[in-house]
Amino acid sequence: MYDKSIDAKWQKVWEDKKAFHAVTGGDKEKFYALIEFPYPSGAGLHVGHIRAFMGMEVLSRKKRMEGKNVLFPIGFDAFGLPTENYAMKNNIHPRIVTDKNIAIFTKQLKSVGYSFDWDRVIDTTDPKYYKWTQWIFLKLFEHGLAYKDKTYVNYCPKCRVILANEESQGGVCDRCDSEIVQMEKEVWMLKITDYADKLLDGLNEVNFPPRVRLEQENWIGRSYGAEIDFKVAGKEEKLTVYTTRPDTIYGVTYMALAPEHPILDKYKDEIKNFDEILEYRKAAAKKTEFERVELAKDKTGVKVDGLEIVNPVTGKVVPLWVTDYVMMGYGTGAIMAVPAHDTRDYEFAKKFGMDIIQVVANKSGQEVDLSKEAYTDIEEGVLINSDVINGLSVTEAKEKITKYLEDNNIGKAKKNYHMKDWAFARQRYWGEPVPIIKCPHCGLVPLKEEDLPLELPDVKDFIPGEDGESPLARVEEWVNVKCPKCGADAKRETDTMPQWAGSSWYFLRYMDPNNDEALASKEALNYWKQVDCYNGGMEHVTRHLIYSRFWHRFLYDIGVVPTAEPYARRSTQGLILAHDGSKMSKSKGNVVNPDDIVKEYGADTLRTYILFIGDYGMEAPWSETGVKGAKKFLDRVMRIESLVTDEDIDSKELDRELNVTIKKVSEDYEDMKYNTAIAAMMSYVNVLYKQEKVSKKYVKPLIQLLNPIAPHVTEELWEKLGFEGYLFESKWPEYDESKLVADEIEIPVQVNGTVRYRINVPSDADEATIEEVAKADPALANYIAGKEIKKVIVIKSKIVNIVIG
RNA sequence: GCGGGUAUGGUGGAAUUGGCAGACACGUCGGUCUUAGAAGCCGAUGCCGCGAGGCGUGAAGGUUCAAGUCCUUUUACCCGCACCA
Repeated sequence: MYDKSIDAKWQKVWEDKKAFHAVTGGDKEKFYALIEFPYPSGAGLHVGHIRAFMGMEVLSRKKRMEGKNVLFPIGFDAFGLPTENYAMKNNIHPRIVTDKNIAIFTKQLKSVGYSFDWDRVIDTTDPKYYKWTQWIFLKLFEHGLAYKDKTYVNYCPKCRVILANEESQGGVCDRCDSEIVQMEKEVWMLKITDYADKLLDGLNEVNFPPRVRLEQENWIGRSYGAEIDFKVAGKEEKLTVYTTRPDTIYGVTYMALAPEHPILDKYKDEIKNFDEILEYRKAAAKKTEFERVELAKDKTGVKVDGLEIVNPVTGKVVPLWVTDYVMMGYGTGAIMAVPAHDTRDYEFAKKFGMDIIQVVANKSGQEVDLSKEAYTDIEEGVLINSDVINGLSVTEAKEKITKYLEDNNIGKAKKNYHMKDWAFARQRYWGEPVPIIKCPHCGLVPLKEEDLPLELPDVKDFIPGEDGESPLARVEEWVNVKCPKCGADAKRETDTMPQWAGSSWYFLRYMDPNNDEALASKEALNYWKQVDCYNGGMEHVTRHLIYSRFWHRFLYDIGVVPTAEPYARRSTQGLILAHDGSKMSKSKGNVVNPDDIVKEYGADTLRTYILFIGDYGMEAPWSETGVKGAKKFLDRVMRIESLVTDEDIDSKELDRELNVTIKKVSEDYEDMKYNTAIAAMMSYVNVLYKQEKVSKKYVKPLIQLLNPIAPHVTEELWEKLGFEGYLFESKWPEYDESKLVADEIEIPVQVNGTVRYRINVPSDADEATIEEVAKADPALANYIAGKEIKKVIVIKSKIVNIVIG
């Protein structure tokens, strides 16, 4: 039986021996396995964490036994809103809340028996850590990648913070699901768009699952097109638009502006209906993102009375409209409308009675019926109604027109991205202070490196201000400083960094967690280089994963780190659902607490079950009976002891089964197919149980194979059977290729595709022999019944199919 | 709207390049042990059929000696993005 009291016994041994402590340097090959470090919330560890961490846990334990120098660290991503909100509600300082939660997480994680290196624990809220987060910020500032700008930002009224695009996906706040509103505010931004190409192209250098890669590609959203300058009729003023289809320029029948477009303000005196436009602008601003999309079906807009636009290619004058289906945040905030080939332009043109001119046709050059809908199948086709580019293919037309625009200085080829710059500011207390001083004479002045860390002031009142003002703004003795450049009275920046700051580089700090001279020593960075295997959730693909790749590539560009990409391989674990297939949630009360499972069934039961539950990357429902099944298996493993004999009994069957199992399990672990690895070990255990007595040599490798998943049980059994030393120090078993196949194998014989009987042949029998045996079998006569054999297909050591007719 | 994924027994899930569908486990049934129960151990278990046999991987077609796997069409659910110019 697996008695759960052995958990603590072995955990103490590992701790006392520092069994999993990684030392930088040495002759061994290094292996760096990383899990997304947890946010220490008051809710404690979740079964989802267990699954997320187990993948790398198994690989780490296996690699150590294979003789590698393994770095498998743990830490805490502890800045952030939930802690701060809890602190405010209960009037406790977030520092105290954080320390308490970290202590709880640590205890929980240790009770599961993870082989983390507990000497490298990091906490992003520790000034010794965030000194370097601030240092990286200063480097970004120095290189022009951190800037302050007044723009439209996403604001969550409930959390009272500005959110980055990545944190407000779907128009709702990541944290509280409230609808976000657009707000014009001056905030810190990081120029992640400068790295858009590098982030895209870097995906070719790494091994990421296809869906992870695809989501990042879509999020960055690179498109190729052209910027074209249209002239305002009768003026020198240019209106620049972005289009991916410059070839359709002959189909332009009107122009459209985002409501916030600055050209409107510039010519307000000449726009006769400027009041009406202001009204429309106000209405658009009031709509949430959600409403703006939902009401998309019904296009609205206002014609600009007083300005008209000239098509630079055709010279044709077209009207100018303002509409909220054009966004200020993408392209130039202005578009050339081609109703014939764009559904949005089509709807708008129909509603407001504008011309619709087809300019792309299928190969035959036929015009299509445009009375009902736009013709959007224009990836390929031939240009019509387009003067000099008539008859050209879409590709040729794009090239020719772009060249024309460039030659005549009225436009240029242009790449665009959907990704926006990263709004890098939180109007909250519990975050890294931005190390910048605002001087009335010198502007934004960075702190000197030797003045880092800039610590958070110890205050009692950290409730955020009403209109997007940080609580730090009220701490006068902290805010008011002298300018480091000119000595004048100045103020500190009072916004703090978003939660994603600390997690954007933490994997580097693990390499050298106590260094006060640098974020990590050159020696450590050059030794550990890159994370070999990084597991985490899909929800971070367009957040943390993209942010940290950006920071790492920046650090690479300025010579701080030795590799361009931080993670060589990425894997993702599937969600654990409640038993009924719904999502686990606090409000539904269907959350499984890992502590309960550990207490009732032991840590190894939890570990085994959570990996046996299904394909590691797929979601799977929790099942209490499944947990019991895992316990039953571990009990069976422990009871193997009663079968074991010191005698040396050879068994051809066991030789084969054992070697097949070693091969299967070793390979499955590498592919993160833990469920089938466990199934293979279960099968082997079933075979062992069929024996009267089993020699130790058939049990020892099994214990080793199972160790990464069930380390307590296997270490205990290892000791009971009297094997030398500690199991965690033993060498990973290898399989003998020659023992994988039996002398004789059974092959199914199909008649017309249906299996009818089986034959036994030597495992190395060739096709001709197999065919002969199959045909000679008396069972065949039943199926032939006067018909003749037309064909026989033999797949060596697999199958025979006899076609009759 | 666009992009991606999933669908296999009563249940969770296996299945390499197209080569025995249902490994492994849960559940159920039976046996054994026991005064009895629990646990353990052993066995059976896709569906229909007494049987021979037939049917069977969301649905409908197709390719092939052979299809869960490839092709075409289609349905349901899940995830991501979304007036992307």
